Amino acid sequence: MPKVVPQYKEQARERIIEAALHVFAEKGYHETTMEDVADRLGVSEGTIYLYFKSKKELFKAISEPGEHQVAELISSAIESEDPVKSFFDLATKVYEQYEPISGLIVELLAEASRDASLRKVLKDDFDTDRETMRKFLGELRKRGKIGPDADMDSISMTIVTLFYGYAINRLLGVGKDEAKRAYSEAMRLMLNGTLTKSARPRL
Amino acid sequence: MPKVVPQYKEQARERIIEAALHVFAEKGYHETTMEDVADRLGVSEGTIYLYFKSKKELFKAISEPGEHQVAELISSAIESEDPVKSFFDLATKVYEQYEPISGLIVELLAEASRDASLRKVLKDDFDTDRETMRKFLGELRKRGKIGPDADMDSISMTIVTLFYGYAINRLLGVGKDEAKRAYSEAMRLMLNGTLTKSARPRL
Amino acid sequence: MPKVVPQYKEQARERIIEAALHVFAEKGYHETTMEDVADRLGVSEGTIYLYFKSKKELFKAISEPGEHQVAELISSAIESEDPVKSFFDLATKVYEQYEPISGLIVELLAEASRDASLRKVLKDDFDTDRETMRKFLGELRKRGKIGPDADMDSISMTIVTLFYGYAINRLLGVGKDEAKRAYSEAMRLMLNGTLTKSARPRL
Amino acid sequence: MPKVVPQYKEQARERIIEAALHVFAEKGYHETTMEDVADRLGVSEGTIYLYFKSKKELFKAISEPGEHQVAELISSAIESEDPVKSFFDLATKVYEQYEPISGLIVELLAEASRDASLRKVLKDDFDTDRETMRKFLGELRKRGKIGPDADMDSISMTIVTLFYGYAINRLLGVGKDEAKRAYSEAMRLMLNGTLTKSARPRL
DNA sequence: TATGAATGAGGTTTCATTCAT
DNA sequence: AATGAATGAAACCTCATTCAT
Repeated sequence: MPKVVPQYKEQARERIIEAALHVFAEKGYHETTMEDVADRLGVSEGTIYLYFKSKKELFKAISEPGEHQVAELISSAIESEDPVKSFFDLATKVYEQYEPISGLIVELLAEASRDASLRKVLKDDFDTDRETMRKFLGELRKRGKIGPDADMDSISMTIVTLFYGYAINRLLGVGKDEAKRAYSEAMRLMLNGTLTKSARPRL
Repeated sequence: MPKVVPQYKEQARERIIEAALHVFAEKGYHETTMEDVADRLGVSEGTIYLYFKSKKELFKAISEPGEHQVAELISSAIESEDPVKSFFDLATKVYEQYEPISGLIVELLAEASRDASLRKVLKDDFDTDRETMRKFLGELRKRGKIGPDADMDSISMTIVTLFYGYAINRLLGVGKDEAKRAYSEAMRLMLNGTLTKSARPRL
Repeated sequence: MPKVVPQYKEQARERIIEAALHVFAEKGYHETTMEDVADRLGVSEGTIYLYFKSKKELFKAISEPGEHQVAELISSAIESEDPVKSFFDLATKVYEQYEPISGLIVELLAEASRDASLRKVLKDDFDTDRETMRKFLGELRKRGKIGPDADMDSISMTIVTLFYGYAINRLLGVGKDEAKRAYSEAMRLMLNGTLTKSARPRL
Repeated sequence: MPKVVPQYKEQARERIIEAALHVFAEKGYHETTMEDVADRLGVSEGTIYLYFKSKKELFKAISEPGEHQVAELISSAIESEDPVKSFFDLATKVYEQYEPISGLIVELLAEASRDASLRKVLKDDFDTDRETMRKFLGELRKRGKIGPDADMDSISMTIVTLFYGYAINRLLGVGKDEAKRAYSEAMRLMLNGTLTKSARPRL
């Protein structure tokens, strides 16, 4: 069963990424040492290098797996019977997901600005999210929930960007509810008045 | 002339910040050495320490002075005869201002997530921008350019957040025009249809 | 064998302290660089930092271990058949021990004057030496070698202080024999004439 | 009046030394910066270099002037009508003089151990003190206050060394009275029982 | 596969000293 | 005589990475 080993390897990788995610999120990439990561895992520093060839590779690996978590949230909202409500629910879920890693997100972005391979990974994510959102909005329009005026491409990009915006607001100290309310209102308006106040979920 | 001295010191500080801004923007905070900054200024490393007590202080000082530039752009747009056009012009100017420092912005945000004093500075900036934008939108409404439906607080916050969003989009590799178009459209919709397509400036 | 590791670490620490002791004694604390210490050990500078968190910690560590050597010398003299002779022998041994590190001793004292933790270590040593000496003198008195007149506390403190005094005299350039003779005479007198000239060992 | 200038220069030197003495005593030689000294004087760093060619020269200069303060104390005690009492009085004065500069004393000694010129200065001081003390003791003996048994050379050296010893005791945290009592007792014994308990001053 | 001690390159920082004003 | 901004040489220290076990 030669497959057992790669499987195991993959598991080990995941565990390391998981640990790294937490430590990086807490202390920041540059302030985190490989020892910090190793300690959290209860392994030695050398061990990490059996799975990742450098600290930066480990950092970049964080973005690989969860990649499509946001897109998946959006996708699952499409299926929903009441997509309008779902839309705001998913936004809330995205916010919750970004909440504890807002610092990590900006560090990934900072690193991406100077590292093409990381940039590509994050851009692909972004594009996937955007495309999924575009499809979702198309679905909403098909069901008559959105007027014909709006440019789906622009709105979907704006909305996905505002997900990042939420992280930034939060790390600057903007209140959770304040940020949510602002974006809900913005989305409502962008969706062209179709989403009426009554349809708007309590946030 | 005892005032000459503080003046000179202040000038020197400004020059160092200016140089640091460029180098940090180009190479990133962590990849930049104090020698890099000193070399750009043509002084020795020690000199910088006469004005800033550490590399991090220098980094944080970048946010001190000009950040109200955005608020000033907004303010000046308020005065304009054609505020609608000015609105999009100012957005363009903000974009241009953020364009070359998008990486730096996210690095500042990353640092802010772990440094309360920097966080405060950036938050104050953010709040000032937001408040100025709110006033601007109030003016637009007064002139009947915006319908009564929209929540000014939420929209102004969203717009200011989208300024950051632009920087993020750009560093991820989103096209300049694509980003501008998306935000113009988003702003148009948020401003509740009042800003008609015809009023929208070429971007 | 989990005990092997701490053992090894402890050994490494000892070796570093040993090397540091020599280099500090020779060049002085401030004139010694970590590179000097590392070179003497044949390791890299970084290695030292695995065992001591700073140069100052290393310096202070010098006082930790063997300092009770003086107290031990005194203790062993108590057992002796001829404690009077032993008394002078032990003084000689203390002198010999202090001889090559007289500069180091005053540097430690200087540091102790500004560092409470080091001060405590040195004070504890001092108190131990003093107490041991007091016991020793008590023994001498019990055997009738010292008259009842003398205040044991004061004399023991004075004698122990004169051990430091020897180091100071020596580093000022006072001759070895001159210093030894002076203190022998002083001790003889302090011990109240009981230790007669004839009992006094050649120094 | 060409003499005015050197006079002024000398005054300036004295002022600098005075300031340096305080700062060095408080912070220690190595922890004191030239800026510290300049600040205390209210002059610029450059000014100090008009009078002393280096920091070390300034440090060494501290030992030059007061040089004979201790010797003078001893000398003046010789004149006294009751030299026995004076003897203990002078010891107390020496203690008081050393009290606030005990840290500085050990730093001077530390430096002297590696600097021949400073060593010479301190040694000369020491020898002067010792010689003066020897004369003083000779006077005491002449007046029948000391028995014929004691070796004046040794005792005077021991006493002068104990002046340093006091500084060391104090910086280690030995109580003022405890140290004084110990040395009084030691001196009493060394002076061969001549100085009876009744003659011993309150300390 | 795992360890963790050792490395060593390099960065930040300090400060005595200088020198143009 | 006085200034104090600038220098620049070092030194301390960190930590990602390696490799013998």
